[in-house]
Amino acid sequence: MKRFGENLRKLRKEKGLSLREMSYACSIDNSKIAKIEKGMINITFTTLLQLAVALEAQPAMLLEYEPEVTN
Amino acid sequence: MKRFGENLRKLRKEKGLSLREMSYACSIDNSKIAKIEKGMINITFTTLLQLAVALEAQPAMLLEYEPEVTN
DNA sequence: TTTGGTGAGGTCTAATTAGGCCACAATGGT
DNA sequence: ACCATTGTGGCCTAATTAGACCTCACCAAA
Repeated sequence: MKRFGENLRKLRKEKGLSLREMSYACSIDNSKIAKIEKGMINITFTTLLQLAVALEAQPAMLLEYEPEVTN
Repeated sequence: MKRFGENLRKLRKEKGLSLREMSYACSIDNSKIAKIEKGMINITFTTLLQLAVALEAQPAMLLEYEPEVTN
């Protein structure tokens, strides 16, 4: 979940969006997005889809980060 | 969300699991899984991960169904 | 007929998310 | 110095999920 948040932030940065811009793009409060990126909340399926909309990406892509290790 | 549920069911069937078997494999009540497959509830991120565990699949795979139409 | 497994859906409580708003510190321009 | 932006986190209420348990109809096999 923390990993997910980090990945989300990475994707957002790549798209050059600020939290407030992204907030506008997916109708999710900016403070909430910040919390998600920090891994502070356990988002629901619909929230995941909204985030994907803002990033103009496939929902599955948000989950495609190193599943584990990494090393 | 409904699409997601249908896909979940498909994956479960492919793996030859009954609701109760899957329930045991991911520690989610079988009645809840049934509701998810029916698209009746908006699952959280952690629930999504648990389902992936039971299916021995990457979480992202659960989201890889025809994003839209389908014809 | 009885037993066992399956999908389905109802109920209840506790915990958590959703959603929205606000304030603050830090930063970067201008 | 000033102003705007950004990230962050607190706060609140309403709504929903989580989690657990139970019951039922249905079907198939013994």
